[in-house]
Amino acid sequence: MKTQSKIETLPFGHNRQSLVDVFMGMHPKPNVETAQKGQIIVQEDDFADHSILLLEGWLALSKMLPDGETQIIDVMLPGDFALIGATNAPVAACSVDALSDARFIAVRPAQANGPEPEMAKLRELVAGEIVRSQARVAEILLRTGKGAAANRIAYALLEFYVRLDAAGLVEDNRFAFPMTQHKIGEFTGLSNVHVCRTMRLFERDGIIAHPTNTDIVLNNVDALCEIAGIDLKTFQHEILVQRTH
Amino acid sequence: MKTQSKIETLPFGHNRQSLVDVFMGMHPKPNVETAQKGQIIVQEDDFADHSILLLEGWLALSKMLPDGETQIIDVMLPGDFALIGATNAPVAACSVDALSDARFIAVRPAQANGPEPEMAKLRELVAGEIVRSQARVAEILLRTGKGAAANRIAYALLEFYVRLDAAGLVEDNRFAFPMTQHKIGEFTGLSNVHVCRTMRLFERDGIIAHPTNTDIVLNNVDALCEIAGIDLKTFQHEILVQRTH
DNA sequence: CGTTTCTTTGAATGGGATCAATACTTGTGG
DNA sequence: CCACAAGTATTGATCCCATTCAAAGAAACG
Repeated sequence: MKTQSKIETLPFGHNRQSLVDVFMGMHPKPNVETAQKGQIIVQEDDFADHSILLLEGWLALSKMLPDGETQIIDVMLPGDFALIGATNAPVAACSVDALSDARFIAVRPAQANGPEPEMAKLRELVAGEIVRSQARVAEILLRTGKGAAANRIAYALLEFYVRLDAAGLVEDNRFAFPMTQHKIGEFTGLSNVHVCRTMRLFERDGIIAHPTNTDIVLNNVDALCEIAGIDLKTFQHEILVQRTH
Repeated sequence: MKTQSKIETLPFGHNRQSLVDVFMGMHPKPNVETAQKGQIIVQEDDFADHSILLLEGWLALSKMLPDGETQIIDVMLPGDFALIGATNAPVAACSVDALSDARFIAVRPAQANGPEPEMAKLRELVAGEIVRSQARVAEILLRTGKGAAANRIAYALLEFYVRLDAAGLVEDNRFAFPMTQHKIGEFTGLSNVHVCRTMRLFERDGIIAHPTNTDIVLNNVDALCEIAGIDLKTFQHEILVQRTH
């Protein structure tokens, strides 16, 4: 077994749940909506002026070319917040669909723009979430534009690993991974066939493993970082919200 | 000469300057900074908790792979606002560098989070800007992942065209375009060589023209839309802020 | 007016897409 | 519980679009 980077769990991620806490602590309590795996929650180009706060499950934000080719722009994990539309930009740029069964809150524009100090605090958290999601999308774009297949896939796996770990959803470098190779291809800009080839390669090299068909294990995080061209620590600073206090 | 879509200038873009108006109307007046063409304003991974409001010129937000390959994530045009960092996510995900001489304001986190009603109005405008920039980046990612070279370049040209037109910077389908083919390649995820080939092709087909080396003319917007796979009207709704009143 | 940067074009190369065929997995209803 | 269908993963063979390498012209710049 190779030397292993233990992911640094502190001080990142400790306030990841706080947006959920804030919203769930509101009066009246916001309406929790649910979606089944495969369900489309928002359709690209439709009216949308709201945001989404994901409580449970995985959501994909995606766009489609006229010929049907789809690109996943970002994947939302539990605790994530996404600006779908705004009052003066009320058209959804992306479709939102459920990669797994999911529970979420639809946040209306007025619910976060009040003068109260708690609202100001809330906006600070939201701003952090938006910066994070921008950083994620920028990383994906960088790799889709300039990276080789192995680089893109290694990066995607590490992104999920780091984010899920911050949310306490990784155990022994293993996590639930509800994406087919086809979806991974839509996310990384590769064909499902090439995703398969590349992941098999990682598997043969012992870098990753599939103990079950729904779980994945990153056996050699250092090798993945090397392939993805990232420094784990810098990456966490960029991708994860800092603890404020 | 082909049939020509006249770009619909109303009701889009009429409040594009308003963020500038709001900030320039503040007391005390914010500090206007300047940058020369080629200058790096923010370095990727450095500390940054502020935003930028661009008054004049073009800025590029970009990221780099360890091997030096660069991807431009988004291009800021006059009037645009970009969240670079936040209080609890104070690391710049992108470098910011000047594609032309530029004037801008660095906006501190506290400057927009107050309880005053004008601040709430301001935040509404900012939210719209953020949604717009997310939509732009998503479109670029979609094409970088799934589009052919001609599609990507046609899209990039149309994006500049629509945004500059909304800012009143297009005349007779002609606008100033301060990007080298190398930079266009960094934006579209193509090599400078292939950018050249593709644009020469467009030029031979009469779709675009270069009256001078700093200007570009889109002679056949419909053809570009066809190649880019966009519906101009839908695209404007997604990319431009709506007039609120 | 020489130097650097940018554009243009050709030729060879290669990484990933596509096509195709087979296995494996999951879920469904008989 | 099994049979069947639909979706998913795997692997090989072939092809093509964009990259890379190279070299020369054009424009910008001091």
